[in-house]
Parts: sequence; C-alpha cells; structure tokens
Amino acid sequence: MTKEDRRVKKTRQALQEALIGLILEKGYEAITVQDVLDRADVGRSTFYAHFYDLEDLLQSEFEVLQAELEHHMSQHPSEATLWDLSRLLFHHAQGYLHLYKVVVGKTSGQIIQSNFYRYVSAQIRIRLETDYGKVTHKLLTLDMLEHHLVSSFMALLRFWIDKNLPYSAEDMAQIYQDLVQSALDKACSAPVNDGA
Amino acid sequence: MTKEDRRVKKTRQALQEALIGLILEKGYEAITVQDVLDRADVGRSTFYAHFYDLEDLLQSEFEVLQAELEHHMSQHPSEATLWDLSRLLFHHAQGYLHLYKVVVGKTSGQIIQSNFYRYVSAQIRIRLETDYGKVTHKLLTLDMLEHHLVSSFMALLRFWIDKNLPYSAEDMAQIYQDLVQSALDKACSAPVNDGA
Amino acid sequence: MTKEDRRVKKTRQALQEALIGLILEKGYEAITVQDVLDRADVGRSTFYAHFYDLEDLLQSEFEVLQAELEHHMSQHPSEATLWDLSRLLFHHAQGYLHLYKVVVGKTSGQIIQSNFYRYVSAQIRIRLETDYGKVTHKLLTLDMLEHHLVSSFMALLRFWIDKNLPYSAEDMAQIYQDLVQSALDKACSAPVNDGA
Amino acid sequence: MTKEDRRVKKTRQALQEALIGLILEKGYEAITVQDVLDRADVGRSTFYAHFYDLEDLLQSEFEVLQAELEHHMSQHPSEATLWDLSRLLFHHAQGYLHLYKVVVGKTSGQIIQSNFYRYVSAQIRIRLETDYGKVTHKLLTLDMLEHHLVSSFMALLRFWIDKNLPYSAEDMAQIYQDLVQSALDKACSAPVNDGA
DNA sequence: TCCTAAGCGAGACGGTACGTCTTGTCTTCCA
DNA sequence: TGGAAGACAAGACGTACCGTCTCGCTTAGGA
Repeated sequence: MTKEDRRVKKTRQALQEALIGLILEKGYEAITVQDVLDRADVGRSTFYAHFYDLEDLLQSEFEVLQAELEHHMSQHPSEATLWDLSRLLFHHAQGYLHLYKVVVGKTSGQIIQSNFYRYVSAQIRIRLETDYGKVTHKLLTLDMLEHHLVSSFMALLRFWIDKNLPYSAEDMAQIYQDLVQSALDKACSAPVNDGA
Repeated sequence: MTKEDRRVKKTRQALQEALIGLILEKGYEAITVQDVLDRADVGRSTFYAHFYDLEDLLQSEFEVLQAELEHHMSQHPSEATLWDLSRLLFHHAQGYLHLYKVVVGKTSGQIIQSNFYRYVSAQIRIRLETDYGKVTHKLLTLDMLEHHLVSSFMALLRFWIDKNLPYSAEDMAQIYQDLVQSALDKACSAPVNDGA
Repeated sequence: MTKEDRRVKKTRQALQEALIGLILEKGYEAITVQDVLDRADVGRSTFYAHFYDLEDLLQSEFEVLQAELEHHMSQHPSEATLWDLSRLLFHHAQGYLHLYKVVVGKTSGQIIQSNFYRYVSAQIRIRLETDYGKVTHKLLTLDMLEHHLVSSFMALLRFWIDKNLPYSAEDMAQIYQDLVQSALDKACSAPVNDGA
Repeated sequence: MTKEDRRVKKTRQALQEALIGLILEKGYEAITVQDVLDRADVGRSTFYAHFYDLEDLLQSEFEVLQAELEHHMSQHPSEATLWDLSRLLFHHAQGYLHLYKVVVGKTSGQIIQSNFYRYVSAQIRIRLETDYGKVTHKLLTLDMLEHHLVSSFMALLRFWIDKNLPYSAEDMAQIYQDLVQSALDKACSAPVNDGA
C-alpha cells in the first residue's frame, strides 16, 4: 500500500499548496472549490474524497503547521518559560512565513485562527501554571489573564506577519515581553521564574 | 415627504432589527438574505433598494452603535484620558449589550469587527497623542503600541460580552488599566496624565 | 397576475422548444440539462423551478401534443369508429410532424412513448367497447386484442414518421385497417359497426 | 492457457449474471457499473477489460440468448414456416424466462430490444421470402408488412412475458397466427404455404 | 377630489457555487 | 503476467443563494 499512499499524499499536498497560494493571492473568503481544483489540477470528486470542505482543507493546513511546530519544539528543548515559547514561535514564523500568513495573516479564515488561538492558549496555560503562582489580583481571573496573554501575542504576531517581518524575531520576543510582563507580575503572587 | 421618509426609516429599522435577532440566534455567517426578508417581512427588491449587501446592512448596524456612542460621549464631556474612554465604552456596552454582541461578540462578522476596531483605534490614538509624549522605547513603535492597546481592549471587551457581563463596567475598566498601563509607561517618555 | 403568467409561459415554452430541437438533433438520451439551458437561454434554477427533471420537461411535451390533439378532435366530431380515430391521428401527425417525432420517433425517450401508448390505448378501448361486442375468441382476451391494436398502430405510425411521411395520411389509415381489421373480426362476436 | 480461459469465462459469466439479476430487480435504466461490480465481486478495471460498456455487457446477454436459440433451432429442424418459427420462439421463451425478461421484458433496455428486433426481423424475412409470393397489396410494402409482423410478435411476446406466461406457448403461437395471418393473406398474392 | 409618483411585496429570472454521483482511465499490487 | 483494487479527472446532476428585474398594489401630497 506504500505506493498508493504516496499517490494519496501527493494529491493532498497539491490541494494544500494550491489553497496556500490562493489564500496569499485573494484571501480565504474569496476562494472557490473550483479555484483550488484548477490550480491543483485535481478532479472535483477527488477533492471531496479527501476533504469534507474547503474549511476542512484549511484545517489540514493548520495541522501541517502544528506538526512542523512540534518538530521544531522537540529540537529546542529548553522552552521552559513563556518568553522562551514566544521567542520560539516568532522564530518559527520567520522560517515558515507563508504558512503563518495562511494561519494568522489578515487573509486567513476565522476557523484556522481559532485553531491557532486554542493551540497557543494551551501552550501558554501550561507555562503559566508551571512558572507562576496563584493569581492574586483582586479582580483579574486566570482565564482573563490567559486571554490577554494569548490575544496580545497573536495581535503582535499578526501585525508582524502582515507587515512582512519588519523586525527580527528576537526583537519581537522582547517587545512582547515588555508589553505584557508587568501585567503578569501585577496579577500573580510569586513569579517563580521570570526568564528575563 | 415626511410620511414617506418615516416609512423608509421603518423598513430600514425592521431590517436592522431582524438582522440583530438573527445574529444573536445563529451567528452572522449562517444568515441568508432570505432569512432577513422573512423575519422583517420585507420584499426582496426592497432590501436591495436600501442596502447593497448583507454586509452593508451589517455595517449600518455599526453606524447605529456609533451614533449612540457619539450621543453618549457628548453627555459625558470629560473623557479626556484613555482610561476614561475605556470606562465609558464598558459602560456603554452594558447599556447596549445586544448591539455590542452583534458588533464584537463571537457570532458577529469580520467586517463589523474591523469597523469597530478602526473606530476604537482612532479614539485611542487621539488620547495617546494628547496625553503621552513620544514613544521612547528602543524597539516599540507607536503603531505597535496602539495595536496592542486596541487589541487588548477589544479582547477584554469581547471576553466580557461573550460571558454576558459577569463583572461591573468599573471593574473591567480597572482590569484594562492594570493590564496595559505599565506597557504604556514603559514605552513612552513622559506620561503627561495617568488618570488613575 | 396575467403578465406574470405570460412570463412564466414564455419560459416554459422556450424550454420545451429547446428540448424539441435538441431531440431532433441528437436524440433524447444524449441531452444534458445544460444543453437545454444554453439553447433556451434560461438559468439553471429557473429550469428546476418549472420542471422536476429532464423527463418532466419531456412529459410536458406530451401534454402539449395531447392538448393540440384534444382541440383537433373537438373540431372533427364524428370520430365514432376506431378507423376514424386512426385516420385522425395520422392526419394530426402530418400537421405536427416535429412534435410527433419527439413523442414517438426513434430519437424520443421511453417515458413519453409510454405516455402516448397509454393515451392511444385509452382512446382505442373506448371505441372497442362502443363499436364491438364481446370478445368471443377462445384464447384471445380483450387486453391482448387491445395491446395488439395499439402496438400495431404505434409501430405503423413510428415507421411512417421516422421515414418522414412517405405516404399520405389517408393511405396510412387504410393500411392500418387492412392490417388489423380481420383480427378484430375474428376476435369479436358481432361487429356493431365496421366503418369501412 | 485453458485455466486462464476458464477464469476469464467465469468472470464474464459472473458479470452477465449480476446484470441479469439487477435488471430483474431494478430495471436496466437504474443500474450502475458499480452495482454490477459489487454483485459480481469484480474490480472496476476488470469490468472494462472485458466489456466496453454497460451496454456492451447487455449486448453480450443477447448473444447468450441467441446462442441458446441457435442450439434450440438446430434440434427442431422443421421450422419451415413463419408459424413454426413463432411457436419455437414462444417455447424457447418459456424455457428461458429470465433471459427473455432481460431481453424483451419491460425492465430491459432499448438496445437489447433493438438487437432482438433485428434478429427476429431477419428470421421472419427469410420465412416471408420463402413461403409467400410478391406483395400485391396496392399500398403495403414488404418493409411495412415485415415491420408489422415483427412488431406484433414482439408486442405479444412481451405481453406474455411481463405477465409471467399466463398461457401455454402453443396458445400464444395460435393467437399470433390468428392476429396476423389474414393481414398476410390480404397483402400477398399466392400463399405458398399457410402452416395452419 | 382625483392623480401621479414613490415605496413596497411578491416572486420570476440568470447566474454561480456547492456537494454528490457516475463514468472510463490509469497505476499499483499481488498471486 | 494478468486480474483485482481503487485513486483519479471529468463532468452532469439537483440545490441553495445571490442580485436584478418586472409587476401590481397601496398610499400620500400636490393638482
């Protein structure tokens, strides 16, 4: 079944790459199934044999990114802190600009952004629970703090990507830290580790 | 022409209210022109006589909110600082929850969110230029700072609204200030006014 | 509502005529909905608003023929006998050759032929019951006799039409009578009326 | 190659029998290549290796019947006259009801009916030329007479088969003769042989 | 008071995209 | 080496919306 599988993989990749190209050109909202078929040179029924939807194809794009990211992470083992995580993500985005444009750029779709949000959110929560103590702020909850950290990160990342990386990844990581660290300090009792 | 005009206004309002109801029920993406026509009891051609699009109708919803907001602002004259602005917006959202759900809630559309973003962005930039000096941070630009302030505000507002206002508007304003003020201090040379 | 109705009628006719033309050119089996739409200059959804199917459109063609025929019959009141009926049908086919080619010609579809069969069958049965007595043949049933009369008539009509009317309608009527009359006489007890 | 050949034959038969079963169940028009593959438990490419088409497979069904028929005929050598031929066909149909249902029944396809029509037509023409003299009728041509004889025979046969053989083959042969003999007498000059 | 223009509902229409289905070809695997 | 398995391109199908349009009805403001 190896050869068959390879054929299948080739078709799936053709479709994924066609979608990426089209998103960069016209934005996700404007894309038609037929557009993808034409560019990937794939039959209509084949498309629906592999993906439920255009959305499904888009989701699969995120899975590609996620796989790349996991691989990347496994090679940089010391991403202990939140700041390490953010630095790693900025660096990764630099290496896979096209993929990140598709996932978080201004031409991408809602669904894939939510996926990425959820992913980053989970990663951040882990760091938060590991490195910081209880939230002691009289109003702020952990959920709100996390929401703020993720939203700020994504806003910054998106800003950077939409402008085609005008600064270095290191700078962006530093900026992110400068923007949110004091909020973090203010919210939590005892920063176990501040990574600065 | 007064009577005629009143009739026109009535039709427009029927359409706007129908859309609001539908957005709250099924989310903007799932709505069909026909859905709106059925609920508003309006003919197809009439709809297209008043609005170019569903998007156009949605935009008009934002204009309603904007008008309300301008009115609200004119009655609370001292919204000099950024924090005053945020407090005012949280209070306003409390009074017009449905409208805000449509504009920034999780079931709203992309376009109207961008509209609101642009609006808040402009308001914030004014406060920023008035109350703070130059951005002296070695990396951060004014654009990025503004982007951060607006994104954080909208993320917080949206969080609050999607959860049906679990805290008071005052608390939210305080939380917002706690989350972003130090970033602001860190970025700018001489805070002319901190409004705390 | 008259104007609306006229518009609807026009659309239906455009579709019916397009189908007729296409059947004469390529035969029913080879026709695509899109072919019909292109020729009639009608939108896809409009087609499906009027007809369930290509078959449904084809059926409607038969109804047109039937209506024409009823009109024709009402003007030739004395079609008392079977032979009068056959003569009238041959004459009618002569006047509406295209329609008959579509309905019984070799390029037509199964369904419409069955429709025509049923129609002729009903007409013949009436004449049979009116003009002839009981079937007294020791083996033959009324059903079989009727089936024979209708099949023979349709075979002859189809032969004539597919060859583009090489003989006069009168001749055809005479031939039909010569082919089947003695079978009829043999089958039935007392021919009340023989119309010869 | 004998083993190979046997395998090939087995595959062909599996396909033919699958088609017969399906025609009896749902009628030829409703059948899909996939239906046949599933029932015959045969791969798609295998099907197309053996037959050009579904129609081609159907045609092959007729060839089976024709072969059976030739065999049957060779064992009943004296089918000199038209009436002998018809009697032999009715008897044969009785023995191979399923096959005849597929070939001339109401659920069969157009093409196979034409094939059978052509076959019977050729057989009848031979008898006609052998046993009868010139056509002397002032209007009727030999073609028309033949067309009538064949159509009448097939109509009768089909009637009998669709009703699951309610009468004996002998009766049917007698009925056929009663229905068409006088037409034949009327058309031709000198009946050499009337087989009654 | 009439009457003429506008707002409106109803809905037919051409068009585009969808997701499904079937066909016939082609490539790969396996016995 | 040839049959089985099944991925694939092609394209028709029937459905769902869209935005345009034509049509009469109602109603209001000016004659």
